[in-house]
Amino acid sequence: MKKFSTSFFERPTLKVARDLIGAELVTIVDGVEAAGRIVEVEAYLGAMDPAAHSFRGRTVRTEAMFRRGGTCYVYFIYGVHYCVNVATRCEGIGEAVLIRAVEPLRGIEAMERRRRVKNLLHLASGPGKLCEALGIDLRMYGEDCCCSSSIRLQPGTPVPENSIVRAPRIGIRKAKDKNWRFFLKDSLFVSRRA
DNA sequence: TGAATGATCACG
DNA sequence: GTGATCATTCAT
Repeated sequence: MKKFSTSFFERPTLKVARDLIGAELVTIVDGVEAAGRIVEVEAYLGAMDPAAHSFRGRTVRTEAMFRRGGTCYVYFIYGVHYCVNVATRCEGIGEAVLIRAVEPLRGIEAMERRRRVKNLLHLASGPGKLCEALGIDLRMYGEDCCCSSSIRLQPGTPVPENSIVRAPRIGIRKAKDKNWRFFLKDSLFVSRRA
């Protein structure tokens, strides 16, 4: 099986974000594999990005965001949902890519069970939804997405450069002007459709 | 449009 | 300790 090495994630964050479109996010929870093709992500650029959790420096919660590229950063939001990121660049920087939506590929039964929804379009079309579908929670915090036994990122079928759209990030109050969201053009599985 | 629901962080 | 805030989702 193809896989990314740490050096893939230790590149500039916007390049990693763009290159993760089309990649696969895979989890193995309770012995069950589930996988989706990434169709939407957002970059969070640490010390230069007021919207990033890492903006004010390393804390207990955000510590994984500061580890080396490829480290999994999971957080709990609104008292309801988990969201999953992968750290980028080198140890100590604090930048990451938020996975915002995936197209279900394998383990769809497990996803439907966890989500209590059957429509593929609603299964993982949002950062909270995809974590619920794939069984992602704080157990994955700090895991290495290159080689973890519970959560992995790996290359998928290549996506043409001109099918990747760059746009403003969603759901944030600060730094709304930055075009740091990337999504697969015409995908039905993104978090919001025009 | 607003409720749900809890951890985090700044402040003092 | 307290209170505002939050990279969301779903039903109304």
